[in-house]
This record gives sequence, C-alpha cells and structure tokens, in this order.
Amino acid sequence: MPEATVARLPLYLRALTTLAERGVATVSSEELAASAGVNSAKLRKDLSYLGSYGTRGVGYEVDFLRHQITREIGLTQDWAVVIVGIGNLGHALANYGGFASRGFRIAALVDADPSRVGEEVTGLKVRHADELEQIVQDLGIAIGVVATPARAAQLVCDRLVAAGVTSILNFAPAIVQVPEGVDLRKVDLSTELQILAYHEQRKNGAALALTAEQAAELAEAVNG
Amino acid sequence: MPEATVARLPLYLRALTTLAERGVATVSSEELAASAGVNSAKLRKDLSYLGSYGTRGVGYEVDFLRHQITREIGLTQDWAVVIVGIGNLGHALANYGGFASRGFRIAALVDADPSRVGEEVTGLKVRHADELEQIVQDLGIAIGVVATPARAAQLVCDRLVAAGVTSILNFAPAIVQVPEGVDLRKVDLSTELQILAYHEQRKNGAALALTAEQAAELAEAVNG
DNA sequence: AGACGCTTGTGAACGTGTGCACAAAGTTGC
DNA sequence: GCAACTTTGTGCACACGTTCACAAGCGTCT
Ligand SMILES: NC(=O)c1ccc[n+]([C@@H]2O[C@H](COP(=O)([O-])OP(=O)(O)OC[C@H]3O[C@@H](n4cnc5c(N)ncnc54)[C@H](O)[C@@H]3O)[C@@H](O)[C@H]2O)c1
Ligand SMILES: NC(=O)c1ccc[n+]([C@@H]2O[C@H](COP(=O)([O-])OP(=O)(O)OC[C@H]3O[C@@H](n4cnc5c(N)ncnc54)[C@H](O)[C@@H]3O)[C@@H](O)[C@H]2O)c1
Repeated sequence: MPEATVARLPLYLRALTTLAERGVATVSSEELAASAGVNSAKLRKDLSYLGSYGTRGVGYEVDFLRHQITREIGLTQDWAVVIVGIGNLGHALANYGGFASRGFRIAALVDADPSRVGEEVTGLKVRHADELEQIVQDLGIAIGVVATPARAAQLVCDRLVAAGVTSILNFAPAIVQVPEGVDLRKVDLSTELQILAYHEQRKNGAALALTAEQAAELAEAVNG
Repeated sequence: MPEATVARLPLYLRALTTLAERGVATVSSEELAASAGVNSAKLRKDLSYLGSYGTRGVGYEVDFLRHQITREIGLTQDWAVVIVGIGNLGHALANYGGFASRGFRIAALVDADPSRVGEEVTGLKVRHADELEQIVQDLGIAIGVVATPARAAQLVCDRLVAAGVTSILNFAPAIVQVPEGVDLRKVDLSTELQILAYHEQRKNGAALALTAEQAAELAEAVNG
C-alpha cells in the first residue's frame, strides 16, 4: 500500500464517520471524495488497495467501508500512548479528548521536572522520567509522543526506543535519529508557518508585478 | 521552486542557525545535509534553486546562506499572526516562544466564548470573535491560526478570509474550503497517530508472519 | 428480459520528486 | 604554476504519485 494512500485513509475514515452520524447508509466515490477534499479517482484508487468493497452503479456502504478502513489502520484495538514533556503542549495534548475517540488511549504522562511530577492532568498523575522504561513495559506502550524542548528530544527518543517503543511522534524542532524498525514522524508548527510565509511573500510579489503590468498597459493605452 | 524544496528550506534554516550558534563559519553540503537529516544531493539541488551560493572545494558560508534562505522564505520581515480559539491548544500556541524567534509575532488572540474574552495570555488580552475583521485590518494580519472545534472551523476560515487573511494554518480536524489565492495548511495530530498505528500493526503482523515462517522452517527441519 | 443509466475499478499517460554519478570549479601544497 | 584533492552544481534515469478516461459491472425501469 503506497504511503500516500496510508496518509489519506484517516481522512476517509473521518469523512465516513461524519456521514454515518448523519445517517447516510451509502455514498458514491464522488460524494465521499468531496467530503474528504480529494479527487474522486484518487479516492477510488486508494480504496481499491483495500479490496473491491464498492458496488458499481451504487457506491460504498458507509458502515462497512468504515469498518474496513478501521481494520486496515489497526484501530480495532486501542493503542496506549505515553506523552513525554508535560509543558504547554503536553498539557494541551493530555487534555485533548479527540484521541480517545480515534483509537488512542493516553496511558501515561512523563516529565523530568520534579516540580511537575505528581501533578494530576485529566485523571492521570505525571510521573518522573526515570520511571519511563518501567511504565512503557508495564503498560505495553508502543507509541510515544515527545513534547520536550528540542535539546532533550534525542535523549528522550533514545530512551523510548530502549524501553521498547517503536513509533514516535515528535513535536520538538530537532532532527532525531532512530534505529531501523522504529517509525518517527514529526509535527513542526514553525515550519508550517514558514511555508505559508513563503507563499504569502510571493503573493505580494505577484500583486506588485500585476500592478506593474497594469501600469504598463495603462501607459500603452495612453500612448496608443 | 518545487513545493518539496520550499518545505525543506525551514529545515535547512534551523540547521544553519544551530551551526551559527556553535560558531561554525563554513559547512559542506554533506555536513549540512546530515544536520538537516536529508540526502546531500537533494540539499545541493534545493540550494541551487536559490542561486549558486556555494564555493566548490569549500562549501557554504553559514551566515550568508542563512540570510539567503531567510530572504527567500520572506522572514526578513515579521509576520503578524492571529490565533482563533483560545482553548487547550490555543493557549499552548500563544505561550510558545518559538514562533517569535522564527519570524512570527502573535498579534492577537480571539475567542467566541464571552467567559474567555478579557483573559490575559502572554501579555495579550483575548478579544471577542466579533472584532475579528477589525483586528485583522487594523493590525495588517495576513496569517491566521485556527484552533477552534471542528464544527466552527469553516465559519472561522470564511470570516478570516473575508477580513483579508490569505494564509491559514488549521488545527481543527475538518475539511475546510477556501477561495483560490488563499493558502490553507492543516496540522492533523490524530491522523499522524493513525499513520503510526498502521505501521505499528504491520510491524506486529510482520513479526507474526515471521514467526509462522520460522515455525514452518522448524517443522521442515524436523521432518527433513 | 433487455435496454439504459450510473458508478466502480484500473490501465495508461503524465507530472513531480529523488538520488546517482560526474564534469566543472575551486583550494591547497609544493 | 601545476598537480592533487575537495566539493559544488546538474544531467539523467528511475521511482512514486496523480489524474484522465473508459470498459466492466450492477441496479432499475419498462
Ligand atoms: N507550545 C507550543 O505551542 C509549541 C509549538 C510548536 C512546537 N513546540 C515544541 O514542543 C516542545 C514543547 O513545547 P512546550 O511549549 O510545551 O515547552 P515547555 O517548556 O512548556 O514544556 C517542556 C516540558 O518538557 C519537560 N522536559 C524537559 N526535559 C525533559 C526530559 N529529558 N524528559 C522529560 N521531560 C522533559 C520540561 O520539564 C517541561 O515540562 C518544544 O520542543 C517546542 O519547541 C511547542
Ligand atoms: N488540544 C489538542 O492537543 C489538540 C490536538 C489535536 C487537535 N486539536 C484540535 O484543535 C482544536 C482545538 O482544540 P482544543 O483542545 O484547544 O479545544 P478547546 O475546546 O479547548 O478550545 C476551543 C476554543 O475555541 C473557541 N471557539 C469555539 N467556537 C469559536 C468560534 N466560532 N470563534 C472563535 N472561537 C471559538 C472555544 O470557545 C474554545 O475556547 C480542535 O478542533 C481540536 O480537535 C487539539
């Protein structure tokens, strides 16, 4: 299954959930594609990797397709997650209710700062980083979320991996190396803003260029 | 300039900043690529879109290259940003110091909940959503960050666009439509976790398959 | 039953992105 | 000044992803 397809399955799943809540039983690729914000041909090709679950002339059965995608992503089970670094961002993530409803259970919160240890967040006590290995093993945690400062990120990831975590989502703006077999994804908010800034700048440049062109046209019109 | 290159420039910029802080004056594509976590050929090709700023046999001058990338992304100026939705995530973003150091100034905080309006976060008073248009225009804001619940996201984006915002970073798990000329990027944390879960499941599947294979081999060895 | 209309699933063309490999261009040492 | 060495910039081949376009399949209506 192509990586690009995998990245879109959660999108389809969300769209299907919304449709199911609205009581829609059947949906065409065109409609579902619109709900997910993608091209319908792409949607059909993506779904074809799961198998032939559509009915020609009709479309896809919402509940059935939802189940197939859920199974494919591996959300039939709940995944235990540990969050490391309970600062601004860690708190927000811990308080976020959207994870539980999407197959993830925040199983533990960990911080290195003794003054944060013991604090209760959403019914979970923050535990000390020294206990990380024990926690991961006891709770069978496979997924770690890193929300520490950048300088601690590599160390934290090393310790997560050593403890047995094989998937990491990193929020710290740092390049982190992990051994083969461990999946690492990063979310980089500053980068996202900088990409927007790049296009924003070019928009303004284009606007100025257009004005110049309009000026030239105007000049020609006056001269002509 | 290819979009993939644009998405990597912030990465290079960060690596260069780290090198500059360490007092490094010159860097080869190989070293810089390692710092940024990419292939060196890709790095050189990316940089070649900016112009020929390297010296063969030597490498790139750190400060000079940093300036060139800064200019290309459009970070010679500071961009004013408004955050809409000051809940868990909005607070974390508002409190985050990393934006200011990367060319972004959080200029305004907006929420629809009257009980949140007036609250002070990092020296900024939260203002009411009704004032959004006025705020955007008065402060010359071009970039908006949406951290509201999903059901409000489309409405908020529409209002941001109507007020003159032309770049939006959306954290809400919702498909949002914007008119041509407006850039929309989304950060979707649940999706990231789900992608990790997919690979995690396959890792376990692969492990099981391997065990089955080993079992078959074992059986054959016993029979043979 | 058969014709008609609708929708899926997919082959094929196209576009974008990646990485190798090497000539060109610079530096260093003698 | 020349040879040896280092590193950039890029042509080229390949891999990956997207989109079009259409035949095949299904349901419906007469
Ligand atoms: N807050 C945001 O909105 C935001 C936005 C973008 C990126 N980030 C990044 O996310 C990370 C966290 O940001 P934040 O604002 O929450 O920072 P923060 O300083 O508020 O929190 C960091 C937490 O990590 C803990 N910590 C430090 N070293 C640790 C270690 N070795 N093991 C365990 N815990 C450790 C600290 O005690 C602290 O509680 C940073 O890397 C930041 O750059 C944050
Ligand atoms: N908290 C997280 O870690 C996290 C993680 C992933 C995604 N998200 C997404 O980010 C968004 C915000 O999450 P949160 O946890 O901060 O939610 P939250 O409920 O804590 O905050 C949402 C805020 O938006 C405000 N709001 C609602 N409608 C508004 C409107 N029309 N105009 C302006 N403000 C409005 C609310 O008053 C509230 O203060 C949600 O869509 C959530 O799904 C959050």
